[in-house]
Amino acid sequence: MSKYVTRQRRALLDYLGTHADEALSAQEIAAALEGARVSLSAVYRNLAELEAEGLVRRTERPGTREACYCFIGAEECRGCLHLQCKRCGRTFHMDAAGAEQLKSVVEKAEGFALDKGDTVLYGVCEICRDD
Amino acid sequence: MSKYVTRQRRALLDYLGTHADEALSAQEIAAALEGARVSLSAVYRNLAELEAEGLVRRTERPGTREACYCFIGAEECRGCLHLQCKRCGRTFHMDAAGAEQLKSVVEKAEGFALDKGDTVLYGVCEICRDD
DNA sequence: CTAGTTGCAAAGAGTTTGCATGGCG
DNA sequence: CGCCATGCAAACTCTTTGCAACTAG
Repeated sequence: MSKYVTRQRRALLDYLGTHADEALSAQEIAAALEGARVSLSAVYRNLAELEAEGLVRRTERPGTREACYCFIGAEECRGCLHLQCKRCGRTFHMDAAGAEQLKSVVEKAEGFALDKGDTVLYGVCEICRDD
Repeated sequence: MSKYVTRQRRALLDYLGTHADEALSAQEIAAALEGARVSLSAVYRNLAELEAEGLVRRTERPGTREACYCFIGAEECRGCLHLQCKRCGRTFHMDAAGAEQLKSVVEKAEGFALDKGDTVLYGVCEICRDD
């Protein structure tokens, strides 16, 4: 979809690549990129495009009404279930085996075709539990 | 929390009670209640209160950026996992047994403490699959 | 040179809030 | 009668869009 590789897009992708596990709002990303002079609009437009391409997932920060974006560009990440920690905001990936197991549990119990690409499980991650 | 029982609150609760399985936006609710002359603000304020009391769950309509509200006041509904159909918007409940099974799958696989109250599984329901 | 991208500022959409009025108890 | 809740409209926040300027290829 994207035809040109602009400075802004490169900066965004670089940033997302090094923060793959975090659920960030568009404004936070723009703020982090301010050194690279990337406008908020560019951030929004590129995020929308990346989302359409399936490289980024948009979720809602629980308790907030702002969208947050999470880079899922890595191959092993696509189509696999995501877990988001309510404390640290970090996103984890459930391995394919576990995800399939979970999908079939839902399928058998309710006849419901779980969409792994759209759902995010909320809870508290292993790290944050030890507080 | 609520001290008075107003005409508006009663109308809202009546409506929610008869649409317990649907994920509705505040504006849709207000529209449905227009016969009862309930203002949008009243709808928002009451929904916020109900959410705080745990009687209503707010989720995001996938692909949209508007919040939708789902009545979960029924006893058997609280704390149990919810499934939302991406086609018809209807919400289903996963029975306690299935939910526990699912929770333990996630727990064992990732050490992640799933919060059943916060997560909603997206997919396609049994009814909509037969198209 | 051509067409995709950007920045800015204005427009939108959804939601929240201030304040005077109205209504429950 | 006192206080909470409502209605209305203005305020806000986050996000999207129009358009001229810019730039990658």
